[in-house]
Amino acid sequence: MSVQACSNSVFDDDDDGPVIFKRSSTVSKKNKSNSEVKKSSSQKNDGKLERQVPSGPVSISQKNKEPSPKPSVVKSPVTGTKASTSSGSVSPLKSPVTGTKASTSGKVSPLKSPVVNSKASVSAADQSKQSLKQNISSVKKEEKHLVKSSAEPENDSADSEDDKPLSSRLSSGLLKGSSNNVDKGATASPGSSMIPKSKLSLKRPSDDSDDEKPLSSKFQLKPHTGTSASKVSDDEDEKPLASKLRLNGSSAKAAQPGKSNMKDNKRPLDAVSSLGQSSVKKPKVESSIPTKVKSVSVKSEPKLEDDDQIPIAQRMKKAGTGTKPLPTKQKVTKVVSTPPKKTIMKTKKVTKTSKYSKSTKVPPSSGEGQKWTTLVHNGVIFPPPYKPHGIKMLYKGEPVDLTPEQEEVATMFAVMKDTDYATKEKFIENFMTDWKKILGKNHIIKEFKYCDFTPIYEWHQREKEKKKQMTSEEKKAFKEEKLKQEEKYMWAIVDGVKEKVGNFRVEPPGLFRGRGEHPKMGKLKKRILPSDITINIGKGVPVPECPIPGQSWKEVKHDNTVTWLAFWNDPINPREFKYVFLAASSSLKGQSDKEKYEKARKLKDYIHTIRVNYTKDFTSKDLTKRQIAVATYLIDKLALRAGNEKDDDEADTVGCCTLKVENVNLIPSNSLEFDFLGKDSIKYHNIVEVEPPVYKAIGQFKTGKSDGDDLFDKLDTSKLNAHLKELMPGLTAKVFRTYNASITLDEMLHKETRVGDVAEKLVVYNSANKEVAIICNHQRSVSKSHSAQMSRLTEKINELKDVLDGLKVDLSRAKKGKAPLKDANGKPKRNLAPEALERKIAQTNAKIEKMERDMQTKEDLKTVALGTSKINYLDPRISVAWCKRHEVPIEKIFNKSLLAKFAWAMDTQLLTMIKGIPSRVCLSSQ
DNA sequence: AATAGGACTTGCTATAACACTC
DNA sequence: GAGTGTTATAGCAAGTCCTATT
Repeated sequence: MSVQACSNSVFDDDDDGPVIFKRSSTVSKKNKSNSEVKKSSSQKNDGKLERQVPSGPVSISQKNKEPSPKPSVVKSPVTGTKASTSSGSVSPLKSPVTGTKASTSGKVSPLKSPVVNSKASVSAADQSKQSLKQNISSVKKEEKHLVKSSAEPENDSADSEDDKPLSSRLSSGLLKGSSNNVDKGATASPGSSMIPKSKLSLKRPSDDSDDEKPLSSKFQLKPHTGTSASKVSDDEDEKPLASKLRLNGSSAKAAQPGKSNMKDNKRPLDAVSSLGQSSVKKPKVESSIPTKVKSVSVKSEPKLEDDDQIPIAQRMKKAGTGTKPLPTKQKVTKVVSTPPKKTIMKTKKVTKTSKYSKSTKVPPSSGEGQKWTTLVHNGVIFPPPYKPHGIKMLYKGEPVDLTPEQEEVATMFAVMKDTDYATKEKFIENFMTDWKKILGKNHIIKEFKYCDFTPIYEWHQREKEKKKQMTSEEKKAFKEEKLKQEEKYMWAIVDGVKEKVGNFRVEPPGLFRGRGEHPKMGKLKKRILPSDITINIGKGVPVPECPIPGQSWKEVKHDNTVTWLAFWNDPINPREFKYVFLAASSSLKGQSDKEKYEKARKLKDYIHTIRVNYTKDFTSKDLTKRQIAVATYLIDKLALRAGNEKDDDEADTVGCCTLKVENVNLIPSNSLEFDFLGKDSIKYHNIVEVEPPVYKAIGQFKTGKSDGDDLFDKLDTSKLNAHLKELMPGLTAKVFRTYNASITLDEMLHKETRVGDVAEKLVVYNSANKEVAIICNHQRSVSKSHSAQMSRLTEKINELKDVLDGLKVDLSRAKKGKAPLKDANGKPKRNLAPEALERKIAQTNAKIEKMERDMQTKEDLKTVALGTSKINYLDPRISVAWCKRHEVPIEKIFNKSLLAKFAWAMDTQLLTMIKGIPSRVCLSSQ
């Protein structure tokens, strides 16, 4: 990557405008209509109403808010112009591309990047630093520039590019300019502007974290580098989606100012409302479902900026150096053995070969899809066998004798007594069905209603208590013993480098905890045995010994085109697998993470054209084209997920392509209200102002259909992604989420960071993080102790206010030369000078203000999960560069595991340090 | 073209590990 | 130093997106 110095964002300027470009229109026509009605809609049904309420105006801000009252459209949308009010935050976006757009300016971004690679990647950041020095020398960098015109995105061919290591790429932005660009510049929409900022409170930074680095072992990573070649990019601009921001949160949030919040909790309540949701499935929490509403106007236009940086990543592996991986291995491919097959047979597929061709996944550099050359590990560790406790549960009030197998399942249920699952009808039904199979036909236990698991539950509570009461020495010894047993399974050696294994523990048996209204919740997840497990390991190295005497693995493969070390079929859904992968800190995962962010950066070069094209297709006569255009717009603006089809034996949730008619309501004059259950049955409720043509198109898509019919009946994720790939090599729906999340962070950090202390800067970072979380609808349930914590804070604040009042009285008396009054206990207080009292008053005031701020932050974030976006969507190079530039310790942003996971991105910092290169990262690479 | 299979990534929650308060 | 609040991790469910088959 390149680093750029940009201090400013280069991009900022950009605009987005519509451009004209071409977009391929290929749309497919075809399609059948789907009929699908399949699942009926359930979801929504009712839902809407209810929840709406809450949403209110506020909306935005609160995002979650629950109840917003206002539903009315009004609120939300900000009007065209900017946005809204938001109080807080957000900003609206502008329109984007509208038809016209403007154009203008093109932007260029320049960039380039030098690359550097070093081998060293260290694992931990720290390490990195230290080692840096050493490595430095070794580092190599390269730069290249490429250029490519954006205009045409190349197709696949291009892909290669992506793969390439950043380094290779350069920005070319400048150059490019041309071509298409014409447009490029434009855009910016007039009003647009970006995002809003948020004001909101953030959480405080807490901070902490430690760091330390992990193991390190990793140093070397893989080499892959890509080849160079790349194309290039152009410039462009694109704005970010900031817009989105608004959506979700932004405006909304802003709007709401605070307080209101308190009321509800997001999830919960709403949920209720949601009830409506359809029939079947319900939201996850039942009662609690959050709602989030946000209103925002969306418009398009984002902007971006940034700079780049360099990543590194490239690590070398031993062998190879630079760029390509070792050739030798290539052949390895053959080594590969087949992949798992399922029921089917296992023919092996030699096919993999094909992969190389296109799959984006395959790093170019690596030979066809090859992920490793040598792989050594010790397999997996199994949970200990069940130890019967002998506690008898009651049936019709009488103790019942159970065999260990029967008791084991009864205990699984008993232990869940405190969870919501224990009272769910479906859960109980599925549990009883599976348990009865183990009890046998003639068992005395027939009906759940006569079962009393209390004795077992109480035994379990006692066991937990006992564990808690262990002395710290006992706990420590216990831990050490466990570590000793697991140590050998914790590591794998990949291409000679010791890497941490992620989930080396086989999942223990239990009752399935499906989210939302999962039809299979409560079913027994049977114990996994060695004979269920397929091991993948390098050829010629010792096969892990089966840990259970007398048993053996189901199969042992040597497939170096995949990254899993082992897998077994999911006992709940036998057609699916559970894999054992390396940990997030491994170079294999890091490489793929980097590729993901590089793809998002690349989208920056295409986004303008893509927006112009879909804007143009909002009014296409071809229905399929129109649906693709609107769906792409929603994915871009609202950060919706693609929405694959789901089976009937899964919770009834939807994504963009699977939205039902009932999930989107028209609110004149051009706002849309979205209300559905998304991934993990998390409620998505948002009122957004959209481009008039989109409003009109949605109305057309709804016409003549029932609530449960598919809104986008001519579309599914395959068609949508196939279309996106025509616009940019490797582009899929989820790339928009990564792109918009990262660009939003980058923009907000760039615009809002001010001179100040670290704490103030962290507030800005967390604010940006929150904005992204809202955009992506990352929610969390309100902690059980939330209201108690708030009350406690309120109490403390009131106490301070009393103290303040006393100080004021004392001050007044002191000024008159009188002694202070006695304290609450009747004891005399120290006689302080007026100046001293004034100082104390100021301190107390500051303390109160801080507490009130913290309280507001806590309230605002009670249903917002910041971690998910930080882990999966925010390009760590942006954070690293920002920390570097603003002198914020990276440990304040990334905890130990994130430092390890993003070791590949730390080089940026290094590089910067070494060369004095600046820092902002540019999303777009070139 | 639709479906199945397969390999990963994403995402929420429970729990462990700390940090803090009284 | 226990109880409690907070943050980091583990755990595992639920998506995405490709490729292979039917």
